[in-house]
Parts: sequence; C-alpha cells; structure tokens
Amino acid sequence: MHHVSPFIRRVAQLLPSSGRVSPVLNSIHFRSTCLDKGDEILGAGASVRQVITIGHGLAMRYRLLPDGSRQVIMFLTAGDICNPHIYPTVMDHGIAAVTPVRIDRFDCESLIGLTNTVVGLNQALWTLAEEQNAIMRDHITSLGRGDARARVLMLLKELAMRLSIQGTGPSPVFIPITQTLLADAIGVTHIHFNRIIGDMVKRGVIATSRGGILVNSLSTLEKLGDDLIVAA
Amino acid sequence: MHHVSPFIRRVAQLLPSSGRVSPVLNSIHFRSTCLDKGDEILGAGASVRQVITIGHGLAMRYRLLPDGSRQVIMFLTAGDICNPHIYPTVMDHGIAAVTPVRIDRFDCESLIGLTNTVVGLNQALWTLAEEQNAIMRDHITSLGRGDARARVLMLLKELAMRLSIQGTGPSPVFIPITQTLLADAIGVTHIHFNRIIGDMVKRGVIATSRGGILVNSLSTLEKLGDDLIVAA
DNA sequence: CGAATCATTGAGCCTTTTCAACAGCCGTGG
DNA sequence: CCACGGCTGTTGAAAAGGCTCAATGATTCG
Repeated sequence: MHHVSPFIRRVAQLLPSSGRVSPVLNSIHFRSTCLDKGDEILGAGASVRQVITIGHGLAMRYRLLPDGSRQVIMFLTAGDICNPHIYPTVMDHGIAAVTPVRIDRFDCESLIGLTNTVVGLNQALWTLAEEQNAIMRDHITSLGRGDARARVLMLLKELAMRLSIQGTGPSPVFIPITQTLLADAIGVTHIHFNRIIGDMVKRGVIATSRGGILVNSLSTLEKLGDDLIVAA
Repeated sequence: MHHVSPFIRRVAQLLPSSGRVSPVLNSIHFRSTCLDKGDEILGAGASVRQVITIGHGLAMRYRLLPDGSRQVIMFLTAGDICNPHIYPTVMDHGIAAVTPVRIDRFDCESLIGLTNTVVGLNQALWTLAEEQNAIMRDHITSLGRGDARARVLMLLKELAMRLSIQGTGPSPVFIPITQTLLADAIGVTHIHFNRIIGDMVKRGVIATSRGGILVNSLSTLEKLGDDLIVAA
C-alpha cells in the first residue's frame, strides 16, 4: 500500500471532521513518479486528464516568452496541486521540477466523484486553490510596488515561511533554488539579484551556498522588510 | 421580476446544456445595488457571506500598502465574481468601483445548494475562476518581463478584448479608466504612463479623453506588441 | 467662480540593465 | 587521477529606463 500523499493530508486538514484523515480519502488511488531536477511536469498546451500534485520537492509554474526569457509565476511545494482545478483542462503555462520531485497523480474522475460523496471536500479544494491565488496576488503586489530589494525580501520571506511549515522547525530554512530562478520570479536580472543578496549576506540575514540560499532567521528577514517601508 | 444577471448568463454558457439558460438558474434570487465611482464594494478584511458579482460597469481588486501606494491586482467587468469562491471567506484585498457599478448579490447558501442540484454548475464555477487566474498569470508575466511600454500595450490589449466582448462590436473600444489607475495596475508612475501613451497617440493607435482611453484598433495594438518583441 | 480631479511637460537623479569577464563547483570520460 | 565542459555565482563599468520633484493646463461639478 502507498504512503499518504501530502495533497491528501492538506485536504484532510481542511475538512469539517478536522484532524484524522477520513478512511475514504485514504483509499483514493494515486500513482507516484520521481523526476529529476529540470524535468517537465506539465508542458504548456498540455491537456490534462489527471490531477497532478507535488509529493515531495519543489516545482514551479512558468511561462517562456518569444524572446527566450522565462517568468516564474510561482513555486510549488509538497501538497500543492499543479492543475488549475480537478476538471480536465488545457494548460496555458508550464510546470517543471526545480529540485528532484515526486509527483502524485490522481484520476480526475475519482476526485470529482468524491466531491459528491465527501462532505466539505469541494470547499476544501476551493480553499486550497485560494491559497495559491493569494500567493499570486502577493506576487503581483510585490512586482508592481516594490523595488528590487523589497521584492527579494518578500520572495525569500514567502518561501521561507512555506518551507518551514513542512520542514523541521522554524529558524534556519534552506531554499534550494538557484539565484537565476529566483531572479526570474521577481523580474530582475540574476546579476542584480546577486548584488542584493550579497549585501544581505554581509548583514548576516542569509547565507549562500551553491544552488540555494539559507535564511538564518525569518524574523530578522521580516524586520528588514519593515525597515524598508519605513525608509521609503 | 429581475432582469438576468450577467453572472448567471456567463455561468449558463459554461453548462453542458449550452445555450438556453436553465429555468432553475434563472429563478435564483439576487439583490442589485448601484454604486458610485470610487465606492467600496468589499473592503480588505471583510468577511463575506454573500457572493457579489458585477452586474454592470467596471471594478478593481486592489491592495493598499503601508506607504500609501496602491496596487491594482486586476479589473473586473460585468459577470465577474468578486469573491474568491462561493463559500464564506475573508478578503485579503479590497474591491472598489472604477466606474458607476451595479452589483448583483447572491446568497452563498443558495449557490452552494445549487451546485448539488445543477449538473456541471460546480465545474462552470471553477472554469470562471480559472479565467481570472489566467488574467493574473498574464499580469505577473507582464510585470516581470516587460518594460513599461510592453506592459501598457498588454494591459490595453487585455482590457480592450474583455470590453469588446460585452460591448457593441469590436473595433473602437473605450476604456473608462483614468491613467493613474491604469498606471497603478502595471506598476509605473502615472507620469511615465502618460508619456508612453502620448507616444502611442501620436502614432494613432489610441486616443485619449478625460477619464479614459479609446483604442482605435485592437489589431493594430497587437501588431505594435509583436513589434516590441521583435525589436527586443 | 472656486475646488477638485485628471492630464501634461521638463530636468536631474537614481536604480537597474547590459556587456564583458572571470572564478568555483561538479560530473563525465579519457 | 586529471582534464574538460557546463552550470552557478561574482564583479566592474557604462548606458538606459524610469522616478522624483515641481509646475502648469484642462475639465467637471457644486
């Protein structure tokens, strides 16, 4: 028998009968697959008939532009759903693995069927989708209003918070994403991104290592962000 | 008896029994209210127990920042839903009227009840929500990758397309949004925004009038956008 | 007429990009 | 074991794009 998918766990937490995972949910069949870093999970234009969720690792929604540049729309962590919703649809953007990733695939039909059976499941799915929408709204606000430094701070803060929930305890959080990819998310060049975090390393807020960034203290990060606004 | 709400019309078009509006849908009760330009439709932090939709006019999702600046997250037109979904929730952003607006309010409970009755209604609601998400993804891409000129072009193109669907025929579309507000959407100062459209007016692509912008030809707008990418 | 909202214009400054190198880590194959 | 290529990260200097500040028009409404 399979382990529990993080997706199922997330959904279960949102159900009225909070806490224990309903046996019905646990019995849903899904198929796990492991992918390497950089592999494509869902290509733009793909028509999906399965609900694909992140089982382990980090992925990203992204768009490739005619001029060859790439915009990272958002990062996905364990338990996040890759599809826009549980119904068959066509993707208008791609999804790729940022780290090695395990994906858990469900049949659309099975999940749709369950929404008619399990009380509160549909609402739970809406709530889950809304979490991703909130992240997108934050992202838009960050891109539209912040200068490069503010955008870096907000992105690191968001990622550190999301990863610390899953991982072991809070304080030092490692974000296993290259600077180039992070820069592609907040719309700055990787060169400028590097200069900004270089400054933040000097102040001891974060540390860098090949392929990732270590956030020493989330609270210090937040304080830095607040200072930015006061200074502005 | 009431007229048909644009929201209901939109939903009906997405139902399997395409075309005619099911009598059940038409019988849903809703309450219409008219608001002035600038009025608040839903404040940030409000807990909503009603599904609020745009009946007529233009509105916007927005955030106010501590420093007093404002980010327009997206514009809403007739038929768009203001809530994140049909379940009670708390808003993490505000919604305000951009032009005089009529809102059509439904009870959460009534709509939720119908999803168990009307086949395909739930999927239609997901599809509708996904339309807004696609707009947000476009917005993120525009903010992250384009320079100011490209962002203006993309925003005008998006708005012109959405408004021309509702309005009378395609070609000349009037966008009744002030330059300041449009600038707040794409993250540039209204001063710089003005210089950019000044240039576009010279080229005859658009015309300006107090409180709005007239797009002469959507196709010309698109051609300009393509040229930008080639030039880059 | 006066106030308020919206639009327009000019000049200098500052952030960010671009271009061009170079250094470090890592897996691969000889 | 070592040499190599590929990805990742760093650094410098010049150029460009957009912002700020400061005024001035133009339109609507009470």
